[in-house]
Amino acid sequence: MEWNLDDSRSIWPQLREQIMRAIVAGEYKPGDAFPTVRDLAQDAGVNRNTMQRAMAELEGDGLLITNRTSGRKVTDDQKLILKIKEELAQKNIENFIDEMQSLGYTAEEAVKMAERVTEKKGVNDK
Amino acid sequence: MEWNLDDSRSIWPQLREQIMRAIVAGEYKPGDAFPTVRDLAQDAGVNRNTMQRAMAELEGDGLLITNRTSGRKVTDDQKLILKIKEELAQKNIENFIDEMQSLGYTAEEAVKMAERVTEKKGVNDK
Amino acid sequence: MEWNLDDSRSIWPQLREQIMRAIVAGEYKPGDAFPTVRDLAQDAGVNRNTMQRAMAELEGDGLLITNRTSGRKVTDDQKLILKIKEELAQKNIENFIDEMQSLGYTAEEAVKMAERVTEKKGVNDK
Amino acid sequence: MEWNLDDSRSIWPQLREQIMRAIVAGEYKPGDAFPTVRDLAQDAGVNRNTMQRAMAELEGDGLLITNRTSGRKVTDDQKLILKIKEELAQKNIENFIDEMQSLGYTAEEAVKMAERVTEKKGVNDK
DNA sequence: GTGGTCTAGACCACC
DNA sequence: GTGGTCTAGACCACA
Repeated sequence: MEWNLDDSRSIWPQLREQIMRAIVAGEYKPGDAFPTVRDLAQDAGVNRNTMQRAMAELEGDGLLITNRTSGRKVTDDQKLILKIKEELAQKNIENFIDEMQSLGYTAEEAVKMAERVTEKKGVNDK
Repeated sequence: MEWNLDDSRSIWPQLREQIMRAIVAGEYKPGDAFPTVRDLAQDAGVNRNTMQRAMAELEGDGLLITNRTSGRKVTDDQKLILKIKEELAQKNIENFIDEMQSLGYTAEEAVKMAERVTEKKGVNDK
Repeated sequence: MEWNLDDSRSIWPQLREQIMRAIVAGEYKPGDAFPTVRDLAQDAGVNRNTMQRAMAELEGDGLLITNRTSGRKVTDDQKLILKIKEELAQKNIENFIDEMQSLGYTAEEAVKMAERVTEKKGVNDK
Repeated sequence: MEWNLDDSRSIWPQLREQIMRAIVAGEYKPGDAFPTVRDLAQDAGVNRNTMQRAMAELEGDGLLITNRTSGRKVTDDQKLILKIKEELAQKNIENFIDEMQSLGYTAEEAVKMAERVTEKKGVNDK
């Protein structure tokens, strides 16, 4: 997993968001075993406690299930995963349009500009 | 001006961003006189030092000009304003698409979903 | 037997308490043969060592007797069972009243509220 | 405030519960300023981080309001406080009756025994 | 001074 | 080995 941490915000919410995205994107499948806190922490280059905090939040979100002795797994609840995915998408879209409007564009302009960008650059690779 | 501050990040960059957006959106016109730090700080509910920091950054960006005798004003450089506006728009768009991709959508899907949202809800009002 | 285990405390004391309650409630009769550690552990979904620890404590309490040849049985000492039952009841009552007082109720109010609950809901079934 | 910590459970939930009880019992009034994390931690004899965790949970419960620079205060929402108080009382009562039933008493017997205890000992002092 | 976060290192219970 | 917790000590942003 690729980590992308921004010094200007707290780390644990960023870990939470990025893991959440990885799960809803299917990078970790429903029911799959999940890496240990220690491993993830090392991978992300953060302290174990920091990663632990993110995992605890994700458990609160219902995305991870903890078995105190045998590790964690991704929830089996595919409906929940889909629901969260759609909520995140919705928020992203609204946020995008809001920000474009705050720059002085209309929603239609914003969408058209995004369209042009995807067409030109073929941003869908990667 | 409407302030929207998030406790989980430093305040001054948020002030800077929001004022920057207000300028490029034309809420403050090129050459216009700018409110005092004192007034803005009170309006935003932040400490004067914090607002001062944001203003200093905006001067560094070239958007605000301090005139020792007559206070602050918005730059006359319309080209600069336009350039910043387009850069911000570009960043917003790329950021939007990146995040949608991290959720598992393609860039095309992302744009289509945004299109649908603007059509349905008539989000173009403000 | 129904097990009700709470991850946030050590497991063996909970096993001990719940078996103890089952014995004083008469679910296991004085002198009766007792299930094997293996079976109980499987039933409760815990490790055998954990259940073993609970059994050892219950022997220390005098409630269980190990007979090298014939396995474990519940004690014949009905007086002991009754004494423990009354002690547990006493502790429960005191604990209940203490907690209600810590919420700001008097002991009388606490009892009255409990009375109302039992009357309304007919909680005496099980 | 009197702290009563039990080694066999995690500390932070106990801190949370005890502070919660103090608030619903009116020991801290709605709208009142709340002691600093540092002071409370020292008073309870725990690390600042541990107390911080408890405070964060209480903020999540809506009982405490945090102002990042000027400290915390108890919520003004008296209805919320009352609601939580009643929920806690309800849980206490149900828990009490459940435990008495698990010992082999009926709900009525449980209530009567509690009644007798309060009458005899005048437990309402303290 | 306030709250918030992060790290490093330790210990625990369970398997 | 796993997850969970606690401590001690440090740093940051804000007022």
